[in-house]
Amino acid sequence: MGRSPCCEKAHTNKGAWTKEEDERLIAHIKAHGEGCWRSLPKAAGLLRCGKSCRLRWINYLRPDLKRGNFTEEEDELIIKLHSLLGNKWSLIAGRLPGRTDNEIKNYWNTHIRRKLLSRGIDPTTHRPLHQPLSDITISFVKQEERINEEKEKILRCPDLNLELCISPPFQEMNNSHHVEPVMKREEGDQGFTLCFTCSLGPHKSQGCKCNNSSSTVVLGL
DNA sequence: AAGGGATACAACCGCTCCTCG
DNA sequence: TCGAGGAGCGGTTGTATCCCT
Repeated sequence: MGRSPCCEKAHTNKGAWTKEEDERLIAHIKAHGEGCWRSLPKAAGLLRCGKSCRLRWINYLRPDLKRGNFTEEEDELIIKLHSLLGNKWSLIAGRLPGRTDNEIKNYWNTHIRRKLLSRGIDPTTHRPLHQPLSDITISFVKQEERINEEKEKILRCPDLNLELCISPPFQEMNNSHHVEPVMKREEGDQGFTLCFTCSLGPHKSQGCKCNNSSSTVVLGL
């Protein structure tokens, strides 16, 4: 049972791509566009899985890729975006033209992680290392005050160009509320709108059935 | 010069999300 | 409304290269 494999594994190459394979892939995409990745390998005469072709094109062959070392500005931007978005590498990559999610993810794990650790900052939480748990307080009484602080903190990053508006969560929470934030660009929108009332998901999207616009975060990503 | 550990990054894997019939 | 299939994402692995002893 289960899903059929994305390709005939027995007849596909794996590992590093050869120059000839690259050339075939580039030529095919130039001629026909990206289209359906699943059928692309056969059409291009490649013994590769569609996923492999997609990855190779997106991360290495695309003509608009920047390549080369990350600048200090890019470093700082990645750190700021990661502190806001977490491991949402594709979203972070969207703010860095010419950089791919895979490239940023690798760069984070090899360089930035170490850089933050050397600064005494936890790369996961972006808090000082060895901060005792007792120092982290969870308060619902001062919630509004705390949200305003967060709002100010984020707005102090004008270089991120994130249009943000944060309001207190809706009071009457019930068990159906999710915890994990989900972001999605709405059609024709200037940014992302997160709904903190019903699902922490996209406001007025599939996951959001409320009309409480006061509990949203708009991220102009 | 050799070899062994560390590092960097390309590529793979498995899962979730999204779309469409 | 539901399920199948394709696309996309994030975590992990494999391997080439670098560096130190």
